[in-house]
Amino acid sequence: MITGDAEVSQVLSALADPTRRRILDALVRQGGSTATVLAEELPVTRQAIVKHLGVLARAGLVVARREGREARYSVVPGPLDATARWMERTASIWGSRLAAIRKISEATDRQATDHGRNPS
Amino acid sequence: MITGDAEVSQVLSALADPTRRRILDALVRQGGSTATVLAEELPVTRQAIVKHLGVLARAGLVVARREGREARYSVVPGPLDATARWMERTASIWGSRLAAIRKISEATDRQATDHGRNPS
DNA sequence: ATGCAGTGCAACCCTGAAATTGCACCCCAC
DNA sequence: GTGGGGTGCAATTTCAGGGTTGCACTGCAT
Repeated sequence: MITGDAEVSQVLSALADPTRRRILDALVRQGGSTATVLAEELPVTRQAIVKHLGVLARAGLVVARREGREARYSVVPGPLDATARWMERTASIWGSRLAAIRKISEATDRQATDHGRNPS
Repeated sequence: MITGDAEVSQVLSALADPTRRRILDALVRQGGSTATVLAEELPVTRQAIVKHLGVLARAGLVVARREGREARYSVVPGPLDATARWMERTASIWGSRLAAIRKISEATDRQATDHGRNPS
């Protein structure tokens, strides 16, 4: 079943946005950061960052933790890893499926072009 | 660099849509198909299918080939495989990065809480 | 207690994506 | 050549997503 559940869907659409990928990148480099700091580095408003972090959090790629008056966000590697494995599995299925199809169509071609003996 | 180039971006956003994943699934199962046939199986119009196929084609996940009066679409496994590897690589980077961060923060904690000898 | 940094919430544009409908075009079959 | 199955193109509608601005709230520091 390639139509993975909503989890995969959320991770994929979260990762599909370039700004969100940059946020994750900065987040990993800095080992966790806040929306305000990220807004200084990226070409968007803090509010935009906050929204993106919300999306990433709903996808499980990020967790928020209050520290005093600031909200520190950190990356959670789990979902990305799981999605990577799902992709790998899917790619493998495609591969074998396509190989099988190729063999069938080869056989069909052989039959259609009437190699071997001729019928009746 | 987690901010992969536009190719990764296209594959991810193409894969982010559930309908598109179902199309790819059906396409693999049937070993190539046409928009009209897919429209019978999926709960959307043929035109919607065509548009989705266009997106998938731009992402390189699918190729179209005319056969007489019909347009047959087939899956191309390459981009998915490449994206899977990119994800794997990224996950690995995250892993090592986060491990390093953890070590640093442990060291910082040790220093902050003043274990070991006391300074001055 | 007051000032200010850091967040959170809400309302608001605007673009683009998903889907539908309608019609014109091409190609095989008869 | 004529009919119908299969595509392709175009206009339209709807709606979620990315982005901004403005303001109210919380909490450390002086």
